[in-house]
Amino acid sequence: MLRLFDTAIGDLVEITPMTSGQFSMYVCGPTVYDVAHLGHGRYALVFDVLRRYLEWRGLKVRHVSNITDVDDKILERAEAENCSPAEVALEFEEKWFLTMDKLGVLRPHHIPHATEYIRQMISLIESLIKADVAYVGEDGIYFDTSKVSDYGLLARQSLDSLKAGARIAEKEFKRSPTDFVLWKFSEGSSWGWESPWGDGRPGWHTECVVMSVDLLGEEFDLHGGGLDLSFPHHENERAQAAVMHYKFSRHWVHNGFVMVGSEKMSKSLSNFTTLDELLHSTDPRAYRLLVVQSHYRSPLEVNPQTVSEASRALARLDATQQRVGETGANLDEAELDQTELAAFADAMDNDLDTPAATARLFELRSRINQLLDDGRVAEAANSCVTMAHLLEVLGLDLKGIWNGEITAEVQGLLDERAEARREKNYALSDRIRQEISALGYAVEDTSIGQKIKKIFEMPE
RNA sequence: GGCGGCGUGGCCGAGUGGUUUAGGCAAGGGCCUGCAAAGCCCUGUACAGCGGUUCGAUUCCGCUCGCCGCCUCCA
Repeated sequence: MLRLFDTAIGDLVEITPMTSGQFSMYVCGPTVYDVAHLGHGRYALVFDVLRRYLEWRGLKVRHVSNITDVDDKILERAEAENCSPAEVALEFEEKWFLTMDKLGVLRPHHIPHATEYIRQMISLIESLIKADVAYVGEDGIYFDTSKVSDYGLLARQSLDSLKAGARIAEKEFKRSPTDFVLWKFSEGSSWGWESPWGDGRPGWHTECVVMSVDLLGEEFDLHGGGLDLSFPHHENERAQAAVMHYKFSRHWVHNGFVMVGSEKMSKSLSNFTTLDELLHSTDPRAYRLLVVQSHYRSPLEVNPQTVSEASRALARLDATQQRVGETGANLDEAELDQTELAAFADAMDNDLDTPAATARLFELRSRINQLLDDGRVAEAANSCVTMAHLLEVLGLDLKGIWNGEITAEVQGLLDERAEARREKNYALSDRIRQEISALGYAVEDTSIGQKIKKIFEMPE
């Protein structure tokens, strides 16, 4: 059975679905005020892999991930660009999904938008006021964190400890530095919704409570996101849910950061690379491979070198599949290797140990080549189909077997080169090889003559 | 200041109380080759430092040093 590290427990726990055969997960999505960077890509890939794995294990997964389209940053950007917040949100939501598609991230089954839930949020805040855990401050309605006995659970700190650690200049009206805003008064901004407390907009921490409960119920299996969401965002969600007596999420899972020279990649540090910048020159699968080659909770170093290493490793996986394809083996009739499947599942069950799982797949790749060297084609075909099958569980689709189709121009060059080689005119042969390479193909000389390969092209 | 995490071979990055290697990339040697490429084989005496527990620790405990994260918006 799957074990995952639960932030609320601080240890590995067995994940037993609430309803047998099903799995409900809520993953905090992006605030759409700018394009996504590598860090966003990592969380999206991590939870995409989790979902794919659970589905592969036969669970019916319900995956919900929101779009935060109400936020001060959206408002700031709209003002700066002289357009409406809705336009900003729409623009970056569209860009978000285009990028996620490139990464091969499966669309969540439900994609709730905060703006669609204003009424429910107001209703929740009313309930919190009625329960005497919210109070009116100068600029909004605040949640009184002292009313939740175990506040600080996800930070693994007590309320007192968190208070002591507060280092931001506090608004005087707040009862505790940890209290957070549920509803912000408009204060002159035109952006807002009517509420019992006047025009305004909801605070960030309320939307996910309302949307997750609406779509998944008052109790669901897993709530996830980047490690920086564990506190205060997720803790604040949990606090509201606790007051409402929701059982809420059974498990909390957080992924580690993308690092740049041992610093967290973030907007504020201006050390980020956008996903589109990366994917412009890199196979999206290479980033996915890089992500799964490290453990989801570990910091992950991403730089041009680590990316190109992953690209190279990926190319070798593609090449091995191609090599099997060229034997003419019938891959449709090949059988999955049950031992490999079980070993893969074992690794994944161990807190989603994708590094171990991929290491095994690379070993399998090596074995396939050995089998081919030995002429054991049928066994190689079985292993190859197994490898491709398991890579798919990680969301990595191999390039597919190329049928060897080439243009007349390339064929002409190949013929010319064969002739040159017969005449041992290697200078000409090498020159033609370069020409062919410029056309997007690689020529290799083997014992049975020239072999042509297609060089992978960047997706547009 | 409070809390938490990390320090593994050239780089990235897993893992474990003990005969045998994570894996990837790079490097060196070999097979093959006109060269190259691909593939295969071989090689590198890794676990921050200092103590402790233990028959035995990189792997558990303590301390020291270094790095990082959260405590503010953040994936």
